[in-house]
This record gives sequence, structure tokens and C-alpha cells, in this order.
Amino acid sequence: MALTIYDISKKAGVSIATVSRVLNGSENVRASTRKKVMDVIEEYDYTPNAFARGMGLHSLKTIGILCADSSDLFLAKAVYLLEQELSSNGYGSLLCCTGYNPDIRKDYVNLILSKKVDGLILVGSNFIGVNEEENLYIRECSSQVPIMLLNASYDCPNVYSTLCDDFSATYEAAEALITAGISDILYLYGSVSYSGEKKRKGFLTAMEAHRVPGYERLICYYEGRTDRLNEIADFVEEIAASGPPFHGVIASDDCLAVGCMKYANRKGLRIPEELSVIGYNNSVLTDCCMPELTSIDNRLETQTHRLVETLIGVLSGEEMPKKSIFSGKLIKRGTTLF
Amino acid sequence: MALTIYDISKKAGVSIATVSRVLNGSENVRASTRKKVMDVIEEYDYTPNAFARGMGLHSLKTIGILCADSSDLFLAKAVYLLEQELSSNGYGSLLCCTGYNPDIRKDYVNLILSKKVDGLILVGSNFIGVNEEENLYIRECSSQVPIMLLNASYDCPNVYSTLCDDFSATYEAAEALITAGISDILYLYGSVSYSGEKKRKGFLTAMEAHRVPGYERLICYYEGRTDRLNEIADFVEEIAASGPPFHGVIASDDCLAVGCMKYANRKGLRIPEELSVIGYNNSVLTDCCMPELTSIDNRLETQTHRLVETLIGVLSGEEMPKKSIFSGKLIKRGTTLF
DNA sequence: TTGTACGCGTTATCAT
DNA sequence: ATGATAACGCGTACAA
Repeated sequence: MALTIYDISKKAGVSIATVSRVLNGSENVRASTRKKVMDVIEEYDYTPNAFARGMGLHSLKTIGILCADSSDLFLAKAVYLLEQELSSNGYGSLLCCTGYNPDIRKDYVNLILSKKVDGLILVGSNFIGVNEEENLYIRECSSQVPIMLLNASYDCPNVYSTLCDDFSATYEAAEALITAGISDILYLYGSVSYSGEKKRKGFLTAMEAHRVPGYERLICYYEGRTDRLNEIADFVEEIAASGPPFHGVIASDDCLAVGCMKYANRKGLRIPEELSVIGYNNSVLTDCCMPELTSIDNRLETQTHRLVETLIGVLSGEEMPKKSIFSGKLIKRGTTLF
Repeated sequence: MALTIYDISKKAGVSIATVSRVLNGSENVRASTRKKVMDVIEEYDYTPNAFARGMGLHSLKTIGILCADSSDLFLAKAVYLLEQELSSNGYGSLLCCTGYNPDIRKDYVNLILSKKVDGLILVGSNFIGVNEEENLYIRECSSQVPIMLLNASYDCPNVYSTLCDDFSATYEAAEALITAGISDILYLYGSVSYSGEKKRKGFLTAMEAHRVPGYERLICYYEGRTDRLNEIADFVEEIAASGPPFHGVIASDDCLAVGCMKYANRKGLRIPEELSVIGYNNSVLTDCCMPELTSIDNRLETQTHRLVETLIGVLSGEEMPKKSIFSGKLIKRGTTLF
């Protein structure tokens, strides 16, 4: 059986209150007493019982991390970085993968909240729907613990957002293609989430600004799983067969972009001479295809760092910015002419 | 302030013991009483305090998941699958990424153990070192909670292993290449872990069995990060420049294999005509390169399912197999001639 | 500076 | 079937 604070207090010849004070770094302990207690603690390798401690402190120093699918390249990296940041701040990470069905999100949130986490991080913009009523569950739970949004934004007390300016990043990517002489651009997206909509609007705003006619017909939504590259290629092949021609592609995700490259490869289209491709997320996939994929970097490391920094601040009772926005960056590689 | 079990018992006009019985699905409650209590619980949306509950049950129904880096393709998928399995068994997942430095592993284990998890899953074979003393920390902590190894094996009470027969899988891959007429094979590996050594031995045993001369010079260890594909390509380029020629590659990881493909691409080598490549893990990377990568599937889904099944059994006090071994499978794609 | 005593919300044990 | 009560291990007023 593990030792309790009572055992330690007895062995050290002090009261449990003193042991507790030593444990929690209180100033009001004589140095000699502290040492006496510390010696016993170390001798017996004593660790306070986490449950009892959680009960007293109303916290186990644990943050809930919710994401749709932690095996997704982008989300996996985000989860990893968050865990690292939290860990170095003394917090544990309770991971929970919800899948992409928005209807059951609420259940997962309640589940993880029932575990008494100190805060909640929602990773990925698919936690924020387009219409208000989808997001009510967030408003509800924000009364219990601070909610941190990564790659999304929602205006609500006790909800903090960290995100990339996906609108501008996509706008600039589209503009770069147009400037390079390519204005028949396929815009391929795979989710209608918060950031997904920002990207799409960035694209169509750029097309409007440059008065590109008929661009709407080349805005296509791919519903399937983004890790099925061949199915993505099939999808693009259908578009190419039935829709207007295109010589550029902007995808809302690197996977979709690589899927396009597979399509091009099947058709013998040369990249970037006959087809320019721009992805999103600047993931490891950008390196593994030939030529290497031009992609938009959303500064995930910067975002996760800031997010956790903000969270720790909130938990310490400090006033923190409700929204932190970073700008994305187009990383130019071999799939574009510029 | 959240309601307590006392509040509920008062409102329902019963004792806290009865409320607790209802909560925990005890049989010894009259149906009418149960309904009465349930109504109050639902009306006030009562949830038991997790800390107090943990204290009573000595468990918060949480499993610790340790892995080196959850953003690694293979590990990320493993973590995801484990979380799903655990979740559907009513367990939460406390994730902790340790990095690849074995010296600090022990600290992480103690840290996560101090959070009172019910069990520990060590994901990836790099938790098991080649010499016994490296693994002592596992022996120590196995007295506290059951330890589950994914993709590794270690003989010790209360430690359970689930793994793929990497030796045979690699042996067969090497044999397949040799049978296809390619016996000058570069074996590229990136870790000296438990499974890493099994793979390597599978390779060299196959080479011995087929009496391939001088194969040792083509067994190469890449020390860098496996997500730096261009650096891998640089590394292979050096080997090609200074070492004996090779017309086949077997890599211990898909990333390394794709790195080789990048090298081939730089040199204008045709795949598979001039260079055959076989990867390991059958990850999404196999699809994103051209041609698609032949790879060894280690049946991760099967493994994670069995691992959690075993863990749940152990936690329920059942007798469970100490070791579950599945056979790998060579998934043939475009980077090999067969 | 140190100790006592209580509260935290459960589950478990023993009566009834 | 139900209730009263004792742990569980720790933090913390409050007292000394």
C-alpha cells in the first residue's frame, strides 16, 4: 500500500499540515523542519495521491484535447505540439478523438468535462459550425472551464481563439497564380468548417477582385476521406472530364493537393508546366511528392505555443487576449511556376 | 457550485447510498426507487465528482499512452486507434510524448504514473532497449499497473506485448526481391529498437540463407529525423557514391523509403526498373509517391484492438495472453517488379 | 511556525 | 431494499 501524508508526518515527527505545506512550497515552514520532512519524503519516495489532491485543489492539472482524428497529419502535429507545450507547463493531456460527425460532439465534450479537466482545447476548425445553433454546446460548456480554439474563432465569454488568417493566405495564393498567368483555377476543399469557409472566401474574393469569369464552376467540394489519395484523384478526374478546363489548383489541404497530382500523373500532365498546384498546411506530404508541393504554412508551432501560453494565463487568472491571429505564408516549391 | 450526491439524495428523498447504487447500476434497488432517483439526476443534470469518485474506486478509468512523438505518421495512427478502442471501453487516454531520448523515459513514466492511471501503453518499440539494464524502469513500474507494449516485447510479470513478426516480414520481403533477381539490396534503418533489430535480423538472415556475398556493407543506419525526406535522400546519395552499387532498397520505415525514391528521382533512376523499393508500415506515404510504394503492413488496427482487449481483460482480473504476435504482410505496389 | 479538525464526494460495510 | 456511517487522502481555515 502506498504511503499517505499521515505516514510521512508521523515519520518526520510533524503534523500533516506541515507536510502539506512543504509539499506545496509554502513559505511558512522553518528551514530545518522543511529539510526534515523532505528527507522523509525522499527516503520513502512519497507521492501524494492524485485523487485526494485533485479533490482538495479542485484540479488534477489536466487539459482536455479534443480533435476529430489525431491520425490526420495536420491534427496529429497539432496534438503533439500542444502536448509538448502543456507538459512543459506541468499539465497533462487528456486526448479524445470525436470523429467528424458534429452531432455527437456535444457528448464528447460532456464526457471529457466530467473528467474534471482544467480547460479544453478544440483542435481544428471543424468544431465551429457555420450557423450559430451548431455552436451552442461550446457556449454552454464555456461556463465550466476555459475553451481554447485552435484554427477557429468563436465569440463567447471564456472562449479564446488562436488562428491563422486563412482568408488572406488563400487570397494571396490565388493572386499569385493569377499574376503568373493562371486564372482557370480549381478550388478543391474538403470541409465546411470555420477555417474552411475562410479559405474558400479568400479564394473567391481574389477571383472577384481580378474579375475572373466563371470561376464558380471550379469550386468543388470533396466529401470523402482525405487520406484516400486515389479516390481524390478519381474525383478530380471526373471534374476534368465534365467541367471547364483548369491549369491551376488550390486545395484546402495538402492531401487534396497530392490527390490532384496523382490525377495529373495519370493523365501525363506535367507539373507545374501544364498544371500548377498549391496545397495547405505545409505538411510532410509536401516533401514526398515529385515535384515538391507548394503549400501554405499556417504556422502551427507559433499557434500552439501562443494557445497554451494564453491558456496558462487564463488559468492563473490573468487577463488574456481573446483572439490571436497569425498570418499564413506561401511556401514556394516545385508545383508552381513562381 | 455543482450538486453533490447529498443534494440528489435529499431531493429524491432517499439516502446517498441509494443514489450511489442507482449510479453504479446495482441490482438491489426497487424499480420505483430507481426511477425516482434517476428523474432527479436527469432533472438537475447531475454528474458525480470525478475526484471523489476516483478516490473511492482508486481509479479514474484512465490509461496512460506514452509514445516518442505522436506526430510521427505511424505513432499518430497507433495513438488514434488506441484512443478509439479505449474510449469505446469507457477509458480516457492520457497522452504523453517522451521524445527519443531513452534516459528521460523513466521520468515520464513516473510522471504519468503519479496521475494514477489504471494502466500504461508504451507505443512503439523504442521503449525497449537492446540490453536489459535499459529496461529496468519497466520492470519497476510494472508492479504498480499493467504495462502494455505495442510493437515490442519484454518478458516480465504484468507486462503484455502485442507485436508484428517483423523478422519474418522483413525476411520475406528480402526473399521476394532476391527471387525477382535483385540481391544487391540496401537495407536502410532508422532505429535500434526492439522491432528495429528484428527487422534488421530478418534482412540479414535472408541474405545469409541465399548466400548473398558482401551484403553487410549495404546495411546502413540513418540517424536523422525521418520526416526530413531530403536529408534522407542526401544520405542515400552518399552511400551510392561511396559504397557498392544496389538495385533494391528495403527500409524500416516508409519515410526512409520515400527518401530513397527522392534520391532515385534526383539521379534519374527509374523505379522499379532500375531500383526496387520496399517500405515499412504501409502508411499514407505509400500512396502519395509515384509510383506507389510497396510496403510491409504490420496490421496496426489488429494490434491495437487486441492490445486494448487484453488490457481490459487484465484490468478485470482475467488471465490474458502475455504475448500476441501477428504476421506482417507485404503490400505490393508500383515500386517493385513483382 | 506548527497542529487540530473539518470538508471534499464517493464507495463500502454493516445494520435494519 | 434501504439507511447510517466509516473510510479514502489531502488541503486549509483556524487555533495555538
